[in-house]
Amino acid sequence: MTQRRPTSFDIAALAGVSQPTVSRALSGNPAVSADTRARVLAAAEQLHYKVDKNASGLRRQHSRTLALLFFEDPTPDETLINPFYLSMLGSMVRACASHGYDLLISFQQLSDDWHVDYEDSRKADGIILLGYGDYLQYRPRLEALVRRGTHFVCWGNPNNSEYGFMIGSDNESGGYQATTHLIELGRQRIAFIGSVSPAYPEFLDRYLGYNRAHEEAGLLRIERLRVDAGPSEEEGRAAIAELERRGQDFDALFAVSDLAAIGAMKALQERGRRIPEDVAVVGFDDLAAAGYASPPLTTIAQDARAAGAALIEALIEQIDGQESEPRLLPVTLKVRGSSQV
Amino acid sequence: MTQRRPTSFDIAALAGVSQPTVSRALSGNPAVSADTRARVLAAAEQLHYKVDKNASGLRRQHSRTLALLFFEDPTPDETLINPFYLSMLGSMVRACASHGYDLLISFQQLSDDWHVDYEDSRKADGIILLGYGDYLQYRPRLEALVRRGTHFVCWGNPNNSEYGFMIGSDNESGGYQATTHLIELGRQRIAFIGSVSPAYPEFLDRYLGYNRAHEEAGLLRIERLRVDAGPSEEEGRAAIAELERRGQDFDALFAVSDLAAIGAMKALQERGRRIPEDVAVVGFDDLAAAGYASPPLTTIAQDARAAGAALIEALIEQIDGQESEPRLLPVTLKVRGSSQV
DNA sequence: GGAAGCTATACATACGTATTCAGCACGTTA
DNA sequence: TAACGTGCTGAATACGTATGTATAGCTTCC
Repeated sequence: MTQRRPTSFDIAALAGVSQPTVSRALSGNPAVSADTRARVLAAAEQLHYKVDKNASGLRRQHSRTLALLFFEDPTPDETLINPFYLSMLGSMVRACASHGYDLLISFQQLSDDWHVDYEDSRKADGIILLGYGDYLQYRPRLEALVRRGTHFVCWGNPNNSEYGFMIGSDNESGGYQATTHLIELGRQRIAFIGSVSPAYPEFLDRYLGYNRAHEEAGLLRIERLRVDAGPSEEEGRAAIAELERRGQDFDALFAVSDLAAIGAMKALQERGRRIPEDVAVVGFDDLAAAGYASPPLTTIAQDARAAGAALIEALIEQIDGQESEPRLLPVTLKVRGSSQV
Repeated sequence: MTQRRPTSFDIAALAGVSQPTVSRALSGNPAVSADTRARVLAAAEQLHYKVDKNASGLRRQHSRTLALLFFEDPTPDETLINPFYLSMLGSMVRACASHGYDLLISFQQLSDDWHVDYEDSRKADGIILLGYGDYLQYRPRLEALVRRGTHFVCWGNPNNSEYGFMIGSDNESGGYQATTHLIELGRQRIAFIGSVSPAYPEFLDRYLGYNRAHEEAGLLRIERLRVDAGPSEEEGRAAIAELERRGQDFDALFAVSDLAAIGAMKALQERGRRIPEDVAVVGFDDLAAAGYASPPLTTIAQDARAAGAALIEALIEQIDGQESEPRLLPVTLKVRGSSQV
C-alpha cells in the first residue's frame, strides 16, 4: 500500500491517458472527449485524487484565495473582533465558496507588512480590509496598496474612497432615519453621541443625516448636544457623563453604535432616567446585543449579510479585471422598546 | 520597469550569489555565512521580495495553513455561525499566527467532500472541526478522517473521543457548579433544559453534573423536571411550554445554553413569573448576550480564548508528530441577576 | 486518391522554491 | 608536502500542475 498521495500521473496511468489529458479533463477543457473525461473522472474518484493547490497555484500564478484582514485599534482583550464584522463572516465565507475561492483570516497587529504579505507571497489573490477605529493612521498603508496594484476592497464610506475601493452602508440615510424617527415621536432635543472627526468618516455621514433630519423638520439643532465618542460601551457611558457635565438637557439620544447606545442607556438608568419615557434611544448596527438589551434597543440595522457578499463580489470582480462601482448598502430602522412605550 | 514580481533568482543576481544561497539565507540555514546572509536580506528588502508560498508549499509538501471547518446543523439563516465559536476565532487567529500558520475558514454545507478537501488538496496541513448539533450524523465522516490519517482536532467532549482528538470544556463540572449554586440559593425543584441524547454528548455531561450536585446535597431529583431541548432560543421557549403542559412546578432552571436560557426567561416572563424571585435561571456558555439579557443571565462561562488557543496548539503538536493529551478546559460560574436579587 | 482540415491526445516545458550532492578554498596535521 | 577535514557556495534536480505546440488518426472534398 502506497501512502504517497496520488498525482495526476497516477490518474493518467489508471485511465490509460497522459497527464495533460487528466488536467484538461478535470478542468473541463472541451478539447477532451466525453468518453475520455468519464474515464479520467472515474479514476480520480477511485484514487481519491485531489488537485494539489500548491502546484496548481504555482503554475497558474494565482491561489483562488482571498485574505480577510482585521485592522482594528488594539483592544484591551487583543483577541476580540468587532461583532459587526463577525456577523459578516458567514456570508463572506458563503460568497467565497460559491465563487470557488477560499478565505484566509488574519489580524493586522501581528505583522507590519500586512499590506504586502498576502498578495506578494501569492497566498491570496486579493484582500478584504475591515477596519474600525482611526482610519487616518492606516492611510499610508492603503496608499501603498494602491501603488502596488494590489487587489483589495475596504469596508467604510464609499463617498470617501480616495484610498481605494470601498463598500459601506448608507450612513447618511441611517442618521436621517434615526433622527426622523425620534422627531416623529415628538422629541425636540436629540443628543448625538459620536465623533465627527475625519478619523471616523462613517460617523460624520451619520451626523450629516442627523442634521438633514433637523433641517427638514424645521427643528433647531443645538451644537452642545453633540458629544465625541468612539464605538464602545465605555465611550457611550462617558458621553452621558459629559452631557451631564455640560448641564445640557435632552429627551432623546442617537448613538453611532449599538455598544455606545447600550453604554449610554446603562449610564442613564443609573442616574434614574427612564427609557424611553425620559430619553428615547436609537443605536446603529443592529448587533445581537441590541435585541437583548433592556429595554431592547431601537437601532439602524446594517445588512451584514449583504455587506459580506458585496465585499467579496466586488473584490472578485476586481480580480477578474472588471470595473465595479463603489456600493452604498441600504440600512433600515428597527423600532424596539428603547424608543416606544 | 518590470511589473513581474521578484523571484529568488532576482535576489540572487542583486546580491551576487546563487539562488540556493538565497533560499538558505532566508530560511536561516546556518551553512550560509553572516556576511552573505546580510547581503541577501538587504537585496530581498530592496526588491520587496516575498517567498512564493505556492512554490514553497509545493517543494516542502506542506502549506503552513490550518483549515477551520464549521459543520453545524443548517440554520434558517444559513450564514449564521454559532456565536460561541465566533468568540473563539480571535484567539485561534492569534495562536495560528504565533506559530507561523495561516488560518482558512469554510463551511461544511457547501461540500460533501470536506473530510478530504483541505488536506488532500494540500491547502491545509490540518483541520479544526467545530460542530454544533447532532454529532452522530457526522460520525462516519470523522471516522473517514481518522482512517485517512488526516490531522484534525475537534471541539467537543474529550471523554468521548472515539472519533478522533477532542478538546472541550469540563461540562460535568459546569453542570455541577450551576446546580450547586441553585441549591445553595435554597431552590429545591430545579428544571434541566437540554437533550441528553448521544447526539449531544456535552449536554449529557452537563446533566451528569446536575445529578451529582443533587446527590451530594441529598436532594431528590425529579425525572419530570428534565426537558429535551437543543441550544436555541426557540427550543428554550418550547421547553417552558412543555413543563407547563406537564403541570410540573419548579423554582429554578438550568439550561444547557445561554440562548435556550434566554428563550426560557422570555417565556417565563410572558407568563408572569418573576426572575429570579419565582424562578432562578442559570445558562451555559457566557455569550455576550448573557450580559445584556434582562435580568442579566447567570451562566457557566466557557473560556473561549483558552479554547481557541488549545485547539490550535493541539493540532500543531499533532502535525509535528508529537503526542498530546485530550484536554478538559475549566469552566467558571458567573453570577448575575437571574439568580440573585 | 491525395491534400487539406479537424479532433483528440501526447510531448515538452515552465512556474519558483528547497535540497542533495559536488566542488572549491583554506587551514591543519603528520 | 601530501592527505584530510571544514566551511561555504554553486549546479542540478524534483515537487505536481497547466498549457503551447506537435502529431496521429479521421473525415472531407475536389
